[in-house]
Amino acid sequence: MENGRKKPTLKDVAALSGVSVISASRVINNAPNVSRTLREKVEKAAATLGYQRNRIAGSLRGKATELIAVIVPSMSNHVFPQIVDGIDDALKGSKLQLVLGMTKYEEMGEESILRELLTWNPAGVILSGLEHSENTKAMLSQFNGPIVEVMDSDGDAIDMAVGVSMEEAGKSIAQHLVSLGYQRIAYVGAWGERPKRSLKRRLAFEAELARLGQPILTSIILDEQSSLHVGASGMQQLLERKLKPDAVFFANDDLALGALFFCQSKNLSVPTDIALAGYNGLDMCQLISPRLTTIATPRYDMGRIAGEISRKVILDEERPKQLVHKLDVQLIAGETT
Amino acid sequence: MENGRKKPTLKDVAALSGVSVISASRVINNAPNVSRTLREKVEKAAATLGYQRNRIAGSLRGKATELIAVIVPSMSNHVFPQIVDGIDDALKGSKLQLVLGMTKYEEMGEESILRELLTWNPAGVILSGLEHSENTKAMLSQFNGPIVEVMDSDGDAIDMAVGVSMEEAGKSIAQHLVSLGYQRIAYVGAWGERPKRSLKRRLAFEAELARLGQPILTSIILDEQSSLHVGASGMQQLLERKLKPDAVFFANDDLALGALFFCQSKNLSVPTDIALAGYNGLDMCQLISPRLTTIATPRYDMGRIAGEISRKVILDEERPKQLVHKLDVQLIAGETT
DNA sequence: AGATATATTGGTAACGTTACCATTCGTTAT
DNA sequence: ATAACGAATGGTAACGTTACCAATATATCT
Repeated sequence: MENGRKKPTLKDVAALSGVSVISASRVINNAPNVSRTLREKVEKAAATLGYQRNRIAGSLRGKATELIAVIVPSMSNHVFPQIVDGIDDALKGSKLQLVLGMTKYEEMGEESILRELLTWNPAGVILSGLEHSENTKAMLSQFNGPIVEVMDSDGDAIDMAVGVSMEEAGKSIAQHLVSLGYQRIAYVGAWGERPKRSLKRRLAFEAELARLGQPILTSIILDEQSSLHVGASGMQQLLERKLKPDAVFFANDDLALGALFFCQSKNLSVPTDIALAGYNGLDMCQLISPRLTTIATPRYDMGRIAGEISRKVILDEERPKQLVHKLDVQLIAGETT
Repeated sequence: MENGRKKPTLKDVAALSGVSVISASRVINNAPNVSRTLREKVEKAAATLGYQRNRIAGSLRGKATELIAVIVPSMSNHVFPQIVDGIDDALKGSKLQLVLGMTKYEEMGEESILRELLTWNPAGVILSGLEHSENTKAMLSQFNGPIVEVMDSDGDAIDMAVGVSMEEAGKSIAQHLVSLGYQRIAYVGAWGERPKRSLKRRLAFEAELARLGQPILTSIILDEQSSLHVGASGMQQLLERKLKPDAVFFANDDLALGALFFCQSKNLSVPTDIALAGYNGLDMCQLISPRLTTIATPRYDMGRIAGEISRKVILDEERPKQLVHKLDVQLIAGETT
């Protein structure tokens, strides 16, 4: 901290070792055709000076930076951290580094974060969902490098996408609930349904219910961020209705868990009095009792694959054949339905 | 994507608007003393060309980058995502942007990630814990800019720190368990106790137990990463002993929850047959039944304060008076003890 | 009016690195 | 022996921006 002398540069290393700057650069970058003696001289000087390369300067001269811009809504849930974890694992060992931006689910969030992150001239961009503002799309269309959209596979990618089908997910949970004989089925969402993929999932859910002759009883979209508390509050709202539902599908497991705990605290029996289903398939939902019915999504893998795709395109110049990489969701029939 | 023409630069903007490059720069940076006409000309040209500033170039010439390097162990738990969330919130609105690296709890992880991140010439560094390798410390001592260590407040900061006292935490849970009359108290940790702060907490816990005349029965340190499953497996190991514990303190809530679910699945009554306590105070632990006894840590706030400190030092040139910012932990006496 | 301050604009150099081209020197092929 | 080649090294310019200083225009003061 706060020490006066400034960082040694390649020039200093070159001067100390008595070679040219460019030769020093070759050693630092493990370029071919460098003699052993040169290498040793430079490495010794670099060690003596405590030289650290400055990639800012390097990436100004070279074409690309080695930064990957990742834009996610938030870290306050269980989904995106795992995606980021997957991306990072895929990038490990390469020179690529993650720059992270969060939109906090704000309307203009993605757009302004993207604008910020693009000023760092990243080599690739990873963002979530397939729906974006016009300005976001415009900025991305100017962007040279891989753009990977994670989460959703229902639609066209700007460049490439890795995700699961929201429609299949909504449909399969509808079929599950109807097949078990539930007749007054409700839905609870959060975040004001700003991530459009949850809207897609709900619409598919409602459409399938209607097709099966059990149209949705009601859908409540809460404006707050998803949490156990909000799930409980959604549940409470439903229970205050005259015509109470006998099954509820929640936009995610956090909401469903909150509802489950709420029901337990009110001595309601799940699923006898009311059935509950979630979305995501968080680990813990299979350890509690009753085990939550939910849809497992491959969060870590979506991140990992998005990272791998980016890495391949940037470093190996190899583009995947399929632009939309669809992964499978899996209905986990637990004990809450 | 992949469109041939290269990005417009300030030079292009200047040429189109008929002013000098430096004047265009002034407009883009909202510098003072720029006439309205000049501003309008440049802004129009910038909009026409779709100009995006290149901060890589800017931060090469200028002194600082406006990147904050954040190094955390992993995103696969509930602790660090919340810290990152806090940091990001504190940085919102400023020009500072987060570059994220993860060590995956590997021995040399922090060191190599830091080396990587420093090549981006960040304006500040945020990392976790107060224990670091010699090389890490050496690199940081060369670093010009705020260094904030989060999580732990027991010890000396390299530069500044925001955290809670591991010793207080270990001590208070020991007192809690002994005061309730437990006599065969055990401990379960994970990650091979690589984050040294968990070791500190355990040692304080064991020391306090000894002081109170109830020395620890056994401490099991598992090598795997913390998870519900690992907690269950630790619990299982303890139950296979001849002398079974009557209370167990876990290194975190994930482990404790896993153990709780495991006990429930074995029809053991908690806390009658066995008492359980965790560490972190995750939301959901207070919603399940029985509510978990745990120690609440201000995760989001640690991140937020670390972010605010960094921001202040970097942008306002104002250093906080206290170098180690200690936040309070809170024992939550739940129903599992 | 002349002097002085202030607002506005421009020119040049530099940040630290790497791409590109040039040079030297030894080695192999003819 | 000469040509042709490749390995090893060096020189120069450039990446896009901003710091610094200089120059001009305009406003204010005595």
